[in-house]
Amino acid sequence: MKLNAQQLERVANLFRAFAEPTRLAIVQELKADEMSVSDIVGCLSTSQANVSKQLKLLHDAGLVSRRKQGTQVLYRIADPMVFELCRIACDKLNRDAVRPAKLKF
Amino acid sequence: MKLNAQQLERVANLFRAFAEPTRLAIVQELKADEMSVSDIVGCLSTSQANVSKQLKLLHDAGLVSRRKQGTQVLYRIADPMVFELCRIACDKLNRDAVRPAKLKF
DNA sequence: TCACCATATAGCCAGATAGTTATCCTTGCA
DNA sequence: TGCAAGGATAACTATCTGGCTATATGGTGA
Repeated sequence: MKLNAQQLERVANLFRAFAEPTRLAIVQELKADEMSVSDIVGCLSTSQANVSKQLKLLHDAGLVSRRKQGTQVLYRIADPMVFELCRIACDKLNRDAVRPAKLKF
Repeated sequence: MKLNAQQLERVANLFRAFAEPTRLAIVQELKADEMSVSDIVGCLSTSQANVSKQLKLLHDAGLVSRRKQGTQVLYRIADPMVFELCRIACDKLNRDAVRPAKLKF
């Protein structure tokens, strides 16, 4: 069974969400815990505006969920497939590495 | 264990290879069999130059391998993780779909 | 009501890249 | 040797988007 153009586009959009280091960094921070936007900003070296923007993109892709708590918004990974994809990607990079230095998400 | 900036970049690059419909279409054609460039071109609606370009990108990412046979170059999927990633992505899209229409790569 | 904090959004710019056309390189064969 | 076919590459363009600054929105406490 082959996917048509529209379905391929949807798959591509999903992967595109993972195709940027900043978004991966956000995902990595969220791996352990739910976090507020400002907490995430504190962990990364980019602006609050950019973190919000990338979180929106991740949310639109269905990869993170949010809930409000007072003035804060707490984000978390919405789907375990996120971890699965990251693990598979790291496994491949570890396999391909000439000098192994075990990546683990 | 957290990935550093360079490692995140490498993971992002890997996902980026999957983040374009044309490349996914190529991967999809290669799912069953090894194929020549012109065979692939015949299945898709884009130019030979573009197929070569995208194949090079997939090859650089370690996702496809090539071997020459006469004047032809035959490409195949180099790593089963390709299928695994595609399956996980399709599974998610199927789960998220309001009206299920089972995607399967 | 006001000041303040957390988050989201708007508008802009620079860099990246998918796709095109044209051209080059390589191989096999007459 | 020459030519034709299969692939790769170059150069260019249009589009997309990550990141920035500035601003808007919304909740909280005094």
